[in-house]
Amino acid sequence: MASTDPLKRALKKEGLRYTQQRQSVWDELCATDDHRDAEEIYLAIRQSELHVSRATVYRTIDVLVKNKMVRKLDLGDGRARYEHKMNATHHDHLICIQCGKIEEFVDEVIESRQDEIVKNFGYKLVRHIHQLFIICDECKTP
Amino acid sequence: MASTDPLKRALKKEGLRYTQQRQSVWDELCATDDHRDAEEIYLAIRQSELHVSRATVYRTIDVLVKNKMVRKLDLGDGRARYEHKMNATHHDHLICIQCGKIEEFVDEVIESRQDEIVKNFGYKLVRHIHQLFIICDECKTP
DNA sequence: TATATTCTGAGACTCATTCTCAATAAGAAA
DNA sequence: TTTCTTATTGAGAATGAGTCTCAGAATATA
Repeated sequence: MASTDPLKRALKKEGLRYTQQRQSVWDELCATDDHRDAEEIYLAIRQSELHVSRATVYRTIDVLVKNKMVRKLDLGDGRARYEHKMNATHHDHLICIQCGKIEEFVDEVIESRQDEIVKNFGYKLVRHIHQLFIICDECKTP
Repeated sequence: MASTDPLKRALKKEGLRYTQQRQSVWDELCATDDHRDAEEIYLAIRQSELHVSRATVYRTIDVLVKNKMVRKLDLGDGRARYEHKMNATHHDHLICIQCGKIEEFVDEVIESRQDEIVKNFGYKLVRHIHQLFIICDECKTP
């Protein structure tokens, strides 16, 4: 069971009610460090005895993303992936275009160059997407 | 009129026929340096006397993207944008989350750090997406 | 407990993109 | 050229992720 407090805190902050369904979506997201799509979360919850609808999964994820408890990833293949942000530091992703494997990377040099670039334009950086599409070890044909 | 040779060359390479429709899509893409979506390209061609269907616009863009004559951009809002790559050097994008304005940036430091990161993982970099979502001058409320 | 309000689920809906397939056009051969 | 083969096209149907609707269920407040 994932820590329920941040959930209850976020719901209270948004003026929303605490429900079993919302708890189950949050629990399921925290159950792994994977990058799963909404359908996978939905099916995983359905495996348990609890009934949840797709609509509720999407609605709950929205609340979690809005409250920065979950990050939404757009890998460019038409369906969003989600990762919980419990104990996680900022990172970006390497994605294997063959097998879909996702790894994480952090680079302080890149982070500060980004700030620099935006500052030179005179703008304000809100967020960024930085994805390196690669072919991983296992997918390299020898 | 855009240079027709790269088009004919690409079509020949793919074993495809040269048609008025394909020419018109390529011409329209080369007509501006904007980042337009398929519907905008489609409507722009329709403005002229030539008849093209949406399906043909999408199909032709696919060929052009495959042959690196056009770059497909995913700004995360559910519809792809396209930019021609005639005389263009590599660049990434700054996107205003308020007005949608798109600017381009290049940073050699970031480019080489990317290669470094991928090399350290022992992978092979195929392509990357690097987008800085910002609030531009005009959208900053004073 | 009664009442008001929010949540939920099922399925309808949206919208970009892809697919289907009969009619048309391009290009090779004659 | 004309014929013949094969690719291309357009109209609209299909797809699929995600959103919306609304009546019934659950929760909170009086």
